[in-house]
Amino acid sequence: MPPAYDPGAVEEKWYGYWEENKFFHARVDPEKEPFCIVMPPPNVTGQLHMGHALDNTLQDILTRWRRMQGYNALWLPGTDHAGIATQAKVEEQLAKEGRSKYELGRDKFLERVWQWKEQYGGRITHQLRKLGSSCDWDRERFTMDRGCSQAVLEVFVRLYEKGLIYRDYYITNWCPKCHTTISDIEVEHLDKPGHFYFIKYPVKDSDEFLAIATTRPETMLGDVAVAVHPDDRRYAHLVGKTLILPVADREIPVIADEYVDPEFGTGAVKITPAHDPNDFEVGQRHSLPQLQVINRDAVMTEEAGRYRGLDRWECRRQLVKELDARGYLIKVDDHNHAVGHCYRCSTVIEPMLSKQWFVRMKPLAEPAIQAAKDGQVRFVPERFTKIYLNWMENIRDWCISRQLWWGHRIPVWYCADCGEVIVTKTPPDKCVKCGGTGLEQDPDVLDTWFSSGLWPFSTLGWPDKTVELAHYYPTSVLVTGRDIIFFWVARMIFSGLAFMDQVPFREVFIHGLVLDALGRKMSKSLGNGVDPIDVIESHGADSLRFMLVTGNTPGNDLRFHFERLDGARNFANKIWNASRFTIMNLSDFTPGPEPRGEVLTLADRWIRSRFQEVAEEVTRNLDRYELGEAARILYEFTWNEFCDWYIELAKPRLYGRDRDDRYTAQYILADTLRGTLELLHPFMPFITEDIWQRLPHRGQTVMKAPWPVPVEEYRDIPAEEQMDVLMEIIRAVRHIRSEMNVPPGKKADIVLLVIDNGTRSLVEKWVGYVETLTAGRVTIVPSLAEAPEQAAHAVTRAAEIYVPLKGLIDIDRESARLAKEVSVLDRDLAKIRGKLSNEGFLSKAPEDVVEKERAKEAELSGKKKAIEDRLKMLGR
RNA sequence: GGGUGCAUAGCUCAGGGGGAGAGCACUACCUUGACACGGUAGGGGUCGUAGGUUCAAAUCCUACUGCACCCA
Repeated sequence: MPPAYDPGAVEEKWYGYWEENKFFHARVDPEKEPFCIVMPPPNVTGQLHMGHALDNTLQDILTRWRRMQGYNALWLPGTDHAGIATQAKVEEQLAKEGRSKYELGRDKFLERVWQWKEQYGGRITHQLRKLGSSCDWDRERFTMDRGCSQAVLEVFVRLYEKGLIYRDYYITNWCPKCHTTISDIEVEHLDKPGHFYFIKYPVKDSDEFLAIATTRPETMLGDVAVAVHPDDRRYAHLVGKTLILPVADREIPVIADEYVDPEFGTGAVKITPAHDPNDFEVGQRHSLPQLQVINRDAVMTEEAGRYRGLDRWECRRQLVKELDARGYLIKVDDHNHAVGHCYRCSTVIEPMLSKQWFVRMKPLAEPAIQAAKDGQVRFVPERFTKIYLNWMENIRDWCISRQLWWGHRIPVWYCADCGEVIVTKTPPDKCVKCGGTGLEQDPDVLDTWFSSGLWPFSTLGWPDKTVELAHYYPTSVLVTGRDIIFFWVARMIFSGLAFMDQVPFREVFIHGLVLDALGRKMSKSLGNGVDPIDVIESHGADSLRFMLVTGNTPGNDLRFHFERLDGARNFANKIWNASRFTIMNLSDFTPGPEPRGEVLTLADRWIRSRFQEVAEEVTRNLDRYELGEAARILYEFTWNEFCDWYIELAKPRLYGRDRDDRYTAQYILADTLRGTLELLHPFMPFITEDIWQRLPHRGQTVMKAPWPVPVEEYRDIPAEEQMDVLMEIIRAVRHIRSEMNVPPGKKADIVLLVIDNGTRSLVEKWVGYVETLTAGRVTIVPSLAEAPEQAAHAVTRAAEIYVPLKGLIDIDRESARLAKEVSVLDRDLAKIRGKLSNEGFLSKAPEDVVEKERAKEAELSGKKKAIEDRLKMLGR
């Protein structure tokens, strides 16, 4: 084995081995308890980013862990057709050829997109493999494959038949660049510095003016009224009067509506139903006309009169100038406000009137609210329940039609002859009403999230009644980022309830975002993204995974620091070398009978006992989704206990002449290491497999090794306490050596004064530990007639330590060191004695806490006395 | 405007009612036959501020300040 771990070769080798042997494949087995995760499908033509890396690492850890625990574990992968993003990419490609999708026509264009999908669709799944994802590739799905498309048709038709899908002329968010409507949650509100324009609207046949305030003056060309609050005394006399709209010179009414906030602006609001969602609703309440002054390219329409043909921003500039020149502009204030942007292209959204398809949300949301409230679906961390509920309870109808070509085409046909609307899964050849053949399918496609909302059951075979669906639905847990709770999680929940009568997953494990080192979101425009594939190539997939999962708590964001990545790589290397040591010393080892009883050394009993606790703690933390905590426990056990102590103490036994003792050491070493690798496997699948295969083992792969379960019989509290005693002595001696600048190579004489007989026999039995780990020669005595003057001194719970250092001791320095110890002890003692003299503490604190304080007091005061005696002896 | 999270060592972050933790960085020593991607020892924090609950608060509660995010 090479002295440093080289992930490159190892990773490819083992992933191939796993995949070829179908270890990821889950067969339905009614005898075994199912565990199922459906992968949040990444964009089929996208590439892996850190968010994916985190999300899939977490899923893989859970899946590998449950699989080892014996569950029938299925992690179902797949990709998403990502309507806008994919279509935009292909359009870009066409543009480079100097062509447009219109030139090609719909069918040819779609052929191109499918070609693109074939070409790039494998990229991200290939990258997921590099990460080590143990998903069942035999069951890989795509939101536009036949099954998923069938599910989409089924759902659309059923919802339509239930009256939950309708088509309406409505105001929606229009992206002038993507040329499609987008849903409310696809709009990103960004605070932008802007202006608040105060404009006078003259009252007809009067000298009076009504002042309004707006952030979008260009929309005034489409104003059809001005609204004030019904209780607003300032304007009560104007309600019902007519205003003359400046510039346009149209007459518009003053109306009263509760929607108006009298405190905001002037308390009078211009109403533009065609270009503002709130105004739209006001307009409906008051039966106002809808005047469209901005078109789909965000250019002013004919209705804008002189301003027609101008871009919306240019129109604003010129119009404000005119208002000012003609005396209508009162003032312009600076004003920061949230402006809606397209989440895909960041263009400012234009609220636009158009005919669209909607899902009626209220009836669907109700059971979805109930499900979260009574725990059918549980969020981890819990606080996300509130965020989910808040959104669900205030939900608005969902606009599902998109003016795109790439996606699930809406299964609706219109009869040219009689106008009949036909909603059906199979394309009709004639009108069901008039028999006419002039049928035309709705040109729009469905929102991508419409199909991904069905993902947990469409991928398991729905609408067919498959065995997979019966076995794995509801799935166990959904793992996803907190940024798509609304987009996706919510939609899966109400869809699942609507079509499966059960929640799609019992738990939702939410994680944060991966930020850059400065705490900024990683984004293409900032160029601050770190490519997981680069990281895997430089540091290995295991290091990336370990780094992503540690030092982080569920739901919180995580900053990406290369230093932490180095730390994870160093840990992998530490594992590698501990294993290298073990394997090098196992050449003549074949596992035979388990060593029992007296042949076990204290260190053997200790490490084995500690391992049981670690197995228990790791499992407990995985159970509560504290993956970072589980990883931390393994890190500390491996490094600080197994490597730093157990391996060091095993060395003399491995090199010694006692064959039985060597065998015992080999046995415990191999056993503990193998167990540790098994616990580490879900986190670091590659390195653990590579080493596990080199150790004595049973089975084809660590992936299918049984998850370590704590063995009560191996728990050994006395051994742990005794090891503590010895470790404390060893640390104290090392401390002295270091303080006194004793060269590491030099053997030092050590005198241990151990008064208690039981403790003394313990220390006598395992004195070798002290000698090995301190490079010392130890003498143990029950009493000291005369303590050596030329010696450094320390006190532990069990022993007083003297390290004679003839000629090396500076009495002044040693005294000063001891005096400092005393002052530290005094400080601690004062705190403890304060507690112990507190009546309330003694009567109200639990007994074991009081007892602990008493014991501590005794220990520290004993220690203090010993040091003071020593100081006295040194003549201070 | 409403909501959520965060504030702990120089940096990044765990922890969470009874002795302040880790990694990195820092200091000193060490090329010891697993590992310098290493070892040993060490320095460093009134746990954001102010109240409250409690025998006991970094931890629970309230308010405030600052930062981040979400929603309107």
